[in-house]
Amino acid sequence: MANDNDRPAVGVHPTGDMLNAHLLAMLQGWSAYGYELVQRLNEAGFGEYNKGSVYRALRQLEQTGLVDSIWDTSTAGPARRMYQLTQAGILFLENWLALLDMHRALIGQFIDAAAPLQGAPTRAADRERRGRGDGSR
Amino acid sequence: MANDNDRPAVGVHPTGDMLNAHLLAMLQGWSAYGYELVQRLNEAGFGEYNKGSVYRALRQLEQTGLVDSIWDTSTAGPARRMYQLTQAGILFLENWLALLDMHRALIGQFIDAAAPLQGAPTRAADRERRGRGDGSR
DNA sequence: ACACCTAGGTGCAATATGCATATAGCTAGC
DNA sequence: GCTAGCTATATGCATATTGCACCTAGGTGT
Repeated sequence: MANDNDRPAVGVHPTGDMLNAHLLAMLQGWSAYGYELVQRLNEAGFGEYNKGSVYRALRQLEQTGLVDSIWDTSTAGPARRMYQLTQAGILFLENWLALLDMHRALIGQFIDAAAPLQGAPTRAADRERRGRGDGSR
Repeated sequence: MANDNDRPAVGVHPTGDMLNAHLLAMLQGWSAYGYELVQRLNEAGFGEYNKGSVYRALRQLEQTGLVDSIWDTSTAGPARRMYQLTQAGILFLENWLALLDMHRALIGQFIDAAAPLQGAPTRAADRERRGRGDGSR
């Protein structure tokens, strides 16, 4: 059953709200640019981040107003688009964090309780548990 | 700036791994069917779940082997496809939970620390902070 | 017959995503 | 000067996901 290879890949390529949250998280307290963010996130071990998706996500976050950017030409090499959080971005992160905690609570409520479900639930037990046992019809 | 109306909607329509995790979470300890899950999730206040997406997600979770299903014709009304977690599904949830905790740690590391970033970071401070202050070229 | 509720499912346009590729600044070697 | 290679951003395109509207079908009440 499900070894490490065919086990469904969870969060291999962070996308959507997850990706946004990670990008914003990396911008907390300082600014950074796309290329740097891709590298730091890939090194962080949360998954393999796609360059194209990251660049597009950053532009979209800027359009949404969660970050803003300026060109940085002070260093050698190609110009860097430096992003920093806006107030809206900070609020977004706070919202996201609250949601994440709710999610964790929902998901962890049984697993944390010493997982009494190892044998998989019986369907008969379900009906009793929720008091719908009107199998008589 | 950014009132409750134009604030970017975070997690309004849970999708992807998030949706999968929520569905699996609702199946912990008992079985349930799609229609019921949509209702319970929508009442839970985590967002507005899309019927079509939920049904498709459930079928896909079954294909992946995280849940399995049987038809339940014991109750009145249309038959219900009852889902229950598989062992792989339980493992998935445990993995997801671990990832979620890492995410939370990443995202919350600065916000939790009394948010000293209310004024938004200065870009000059960044360079000093990361010791790249070679503005002289 | 008809309206209405439950329950699952599908078609399709719009959006999001992964991968490959393009553009461009700069450095090192010859 | 020319080429190769690294940094840095961006886009084209085929595929995958998603939201919404709609469909099928069983059952109940009038």
